[in-house]
Amino acid sequence: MASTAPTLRSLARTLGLSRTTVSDALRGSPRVDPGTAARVKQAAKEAGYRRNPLAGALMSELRRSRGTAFRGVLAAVDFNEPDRPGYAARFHRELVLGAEARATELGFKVEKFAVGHAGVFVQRLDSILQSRGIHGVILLPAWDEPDLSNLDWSRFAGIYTDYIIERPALHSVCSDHYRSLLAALQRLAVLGYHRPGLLLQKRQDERLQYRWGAAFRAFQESHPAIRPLPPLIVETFTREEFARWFRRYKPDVVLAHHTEAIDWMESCGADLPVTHGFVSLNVLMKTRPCAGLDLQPRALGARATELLIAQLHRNETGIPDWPSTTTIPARWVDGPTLRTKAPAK
Amino acid sequence: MASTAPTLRSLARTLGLSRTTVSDALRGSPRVDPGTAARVKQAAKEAGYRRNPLAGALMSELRRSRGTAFRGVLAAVDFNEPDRPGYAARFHRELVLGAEARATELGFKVEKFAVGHAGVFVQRLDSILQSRGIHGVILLPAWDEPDLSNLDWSRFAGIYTDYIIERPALHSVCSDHYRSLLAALQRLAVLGYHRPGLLLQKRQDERLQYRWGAAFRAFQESHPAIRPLPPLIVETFTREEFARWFRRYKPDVVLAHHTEAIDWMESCGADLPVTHGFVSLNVLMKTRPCAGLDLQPRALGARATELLIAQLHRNETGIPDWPSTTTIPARWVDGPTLRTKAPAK
DNA sequence: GGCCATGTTCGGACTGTCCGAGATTTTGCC
DNA sequence: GGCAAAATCTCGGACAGTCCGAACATGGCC
Repeated sequence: MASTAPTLRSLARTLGLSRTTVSDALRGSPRVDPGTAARVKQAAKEAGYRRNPLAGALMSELRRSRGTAFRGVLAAVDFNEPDRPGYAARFHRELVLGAEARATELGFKVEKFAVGHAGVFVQRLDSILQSRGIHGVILLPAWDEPDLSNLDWSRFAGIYTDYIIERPALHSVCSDHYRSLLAALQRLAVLGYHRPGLLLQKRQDERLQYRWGAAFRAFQESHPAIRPLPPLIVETFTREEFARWFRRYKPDVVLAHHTEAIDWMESCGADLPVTHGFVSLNVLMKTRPCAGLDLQPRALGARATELLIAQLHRNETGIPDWPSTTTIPARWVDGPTLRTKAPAK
Repeated sequence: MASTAPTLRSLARTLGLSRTTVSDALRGSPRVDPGTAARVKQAAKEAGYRRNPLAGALMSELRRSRGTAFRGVLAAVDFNEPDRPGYAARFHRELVLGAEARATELGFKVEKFAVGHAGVFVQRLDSILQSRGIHGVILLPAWDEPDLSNLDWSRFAGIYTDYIIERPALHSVCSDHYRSLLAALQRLAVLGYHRPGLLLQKRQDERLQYRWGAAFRAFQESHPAIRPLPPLIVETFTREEFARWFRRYKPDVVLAHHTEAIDWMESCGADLPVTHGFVSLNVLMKTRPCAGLDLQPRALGARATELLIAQLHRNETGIPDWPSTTTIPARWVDGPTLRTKAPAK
């Protein structure tokens, strides 16, 4: 049957000290006489005392805020990119909306900080965050990889909402591109498409360590009924290069980021969805109705926020020993660019 | 300047009710008269009241335990697999050790539950967990994919320490095979190996949605200096089939799970590390010293545990809306099966 | 009017922290 | 040796919510 576990207060009674001295001693506060601290630690060990981290986190938060209108604040750091495309700006907005909603649910709030890439801005950010008492930092995606090594990470918990960044290596949250493409290709196979073609900008694949291309190949190799057409991966698209590729390999469905590809397919005589299909790899980029993948930026922002808050609750600042990547699969979005069922055989 | 945020108690004073009635009303308890509940909710809205989830989590834990020797208990569910290989048993043990250490740090403890695959065992597990007051469930890896859909997930938060399982879809934590293989291949390239060969059991690649093979291909395609040798992916290895592949394609380094491959390489005249290299894809499987990847089961177990506890603290049971996968990269382990620096050109 | 069941509201108790303040000790000066 | 100041050491107020047993109120029945 259950017996009472030793608590701070019961230890204090045993030692003839106040619960504050015991707490301070166990936390290594320099206020406590070293001899007293040693006695306390020994007694705690002998009693089998185990600290409750949840109680510690709450009491710390309560005491720090001291009755003011406290809400933990998270900084959403957005790197200044004047020429950021519209879809990327929308993606960022969705990320922040997701972060804000989740932060509110968990008793926090989010404030945006726009910063440049130059090191001078990073140091300024450091002092701003410290003066505001902000310890949680959400880093929004950046096309160029920013260098944040000069931020004093011992004071902050940070998380990327982008694929892995290394300077410094923090936890990250992003879409599961690999798995989402596999699922999309599976869905297309069920719809009777046997010649899928992939269209990528080189840089987009590189940023994800080639996951788009790798998933595409893996699917082809594991499904003998699928014709292994080579993907078109180029620095910059041209209508001509696309047309050459399209005519030569005759894909029956094209997967690409830009819906501009639909125009190019139609220029080659395709009649969507009668003769060919199209799938966008990021429906935030579409400029016309189509089927595709919703990379779910709101869900990503929400998840990043809850992981960050969990870190703060565990009082974990600094660069993690083993940074992890959390991925969420994209959500399929139906559209008028695909047939609705497989043709009769 | 800061002003005091409304709290449960201040709302109660305003309404002339007890703080319990206000708390019950806001939580939707049926104990509260509907008219009173409506008044409370309206007043809370007008005052801008915001609940503190951390306080709620702690107080709930304190009240539920009611002074007993409470420690949150997590169940580590291990599926009964009598013919599980030794390395897999070691992997499971490491996972549990990591889970136990992290659970202790966070004020929880872990208990193992061995269960069969049959549905009847799942229902029994359900009642055991409920009677024990256990809400957090860590699911250890299983070679066959178990079906846990019949567990009453509304009462539990669960997490897989394996690659994605779908019945039901929960959050999961596993090694980042794709990224780890890319990093390993990069390291081998730096050491001057230009003809890496990959040896896989088909089932091992399938389980990971072909991530081993995909990473291998992606690396070859993105590094023109690397000869694109086809991997050897078979149902079951034979020395003869390996020898044929090895003699035909002449890899200068072999990456495989089993160190048995070293014997086969030596049978073909290889002299490690003088003439060829070897890298294990899971050093827990090695039966002799070699270089390789440490998939870090302890770190995986620890991370799974902290994610699960964070869910419990947020009172999130049930099947998540968007199950995520958290991956941690493997740690490189040096060994005597590789040259220590690139040969002079 | 008393009793019982149901509905509604209340209150005890709480696993730790921060920091201002009080008590005690130590040090330096006359 | 006494006194004042500084340093050291320890203490205590206060705490953003929850659970569930208990108290109180109400209505129906005998």
